[in-house]
Amino acid sequence: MKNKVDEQGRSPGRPRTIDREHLLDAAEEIVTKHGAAALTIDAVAKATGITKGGVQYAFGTKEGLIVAMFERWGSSYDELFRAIAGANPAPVTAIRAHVEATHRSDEATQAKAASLLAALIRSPEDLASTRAWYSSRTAGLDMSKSEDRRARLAFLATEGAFMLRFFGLMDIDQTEWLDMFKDIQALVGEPLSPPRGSSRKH
Amino acid sequence: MKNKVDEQGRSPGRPRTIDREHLLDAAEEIVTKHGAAALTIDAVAKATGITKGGVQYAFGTKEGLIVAMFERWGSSYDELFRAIAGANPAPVTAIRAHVEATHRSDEATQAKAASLLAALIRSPEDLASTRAWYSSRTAGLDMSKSEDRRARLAFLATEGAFMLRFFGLMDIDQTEWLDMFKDIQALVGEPLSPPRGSSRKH
DNA sequence: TTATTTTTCATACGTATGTATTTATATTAG
DNA sequence: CTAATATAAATACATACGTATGAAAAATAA
Repeated sequence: MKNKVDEQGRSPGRPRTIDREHLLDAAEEIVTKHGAAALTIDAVAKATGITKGGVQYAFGTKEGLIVAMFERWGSSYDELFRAIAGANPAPVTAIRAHVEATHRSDEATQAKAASLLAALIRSPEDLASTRAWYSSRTAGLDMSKSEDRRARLAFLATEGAFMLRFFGLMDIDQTEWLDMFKDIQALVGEPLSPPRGSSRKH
Repeated sequence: MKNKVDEQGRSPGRPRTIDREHLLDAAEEIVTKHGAAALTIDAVAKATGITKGGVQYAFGTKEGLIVAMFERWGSSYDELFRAIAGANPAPVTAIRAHVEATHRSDEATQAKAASLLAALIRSPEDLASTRAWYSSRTAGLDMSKSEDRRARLAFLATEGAFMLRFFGLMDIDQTEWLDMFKDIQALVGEPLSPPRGSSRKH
């Protein structure tokens, strides 16, 4: 992933020993387990056994930490989303892929919840990029088509289920989670068939 | 509402001048406009022109303030909910009423969002009462009935729309909001009539 | 009047947080 | 070896927060 020699061939200085991924794991766990208010530089440091200064060096500022949480979740989501939806999905297909991605990936949604919560604590002004992301999820839908309206409905239900569960507002076990998505997926047609054929149905 | 003579006939002491409702209004505005992190005793004091000590006296602690926010929203919601659903609504009717209550009341949902955000700051352990409230919203649904499954779907979509809009994650204007609820309501039939009725008042 | 009570204000204090700064460590270049 | 450099840790510091505390204000009661 990230190597000290990715810029130039030279690599003087003390070798990197702090694992950013590990810090981000800890940050996510703190938010999901103890609330967004518990996310402090010091808490991340203590959870990972390094010092406050080390965390500071790794991310610069707390904002940097939150941004990094977002970016990591974003890229893992994008990867999954593209694997499901392909390169340039039609609007409804994009929704279908979003539903499927949320449905499938527990870890990614956990990370999303932690990132969102951490960001929500801060001022709404910092949510511009998040708003843009959400807008892009539903872009291109044509509300004069009933299929597109069903897709929007599926999107709303997906986000509702996600937030209710991962913000800890409802106890939704895995069985119920899967059962909910049966109905949500029914709104957008069969579960997405991977980009190049190979339809998988239930 | 609250009078100084509601305990005993006697009423010594300086008369109450701090308006708790006004403080709660300010608290909600702070959360919705500047994020949950901005909700401090001092911010509420400054927004209302009284002193930090005054806010402290009115709510005891910050937790007390948040609880008061919740309670105020809860009672206003209950009032609206009961007005729509009646005394002992059947499970699906309760969902229908919840959808309708969320659909209608902008102010109440704004208050709900502020309360939820303020509570989400704190640790998940403090969310017990909120979880209980959400559970009661969907209590009694029978997932072997397709009508009940549609009701659950409507519930998820309602909460999704609510959070996306009032947490500031999506820009949803009033026109789009109403349009979304057309589809949500279609899932549970007409607001206060059997699934094929059509009378509706606003 | 004085005493009493309730509410509001003013101040102080302990703690926690984010960050700036400084110091220590470990590696490479020459 | 020494110098340079990147990384990590340690320390310091200003600020902000919640709350404890006590004084001041405004009413009633005697």
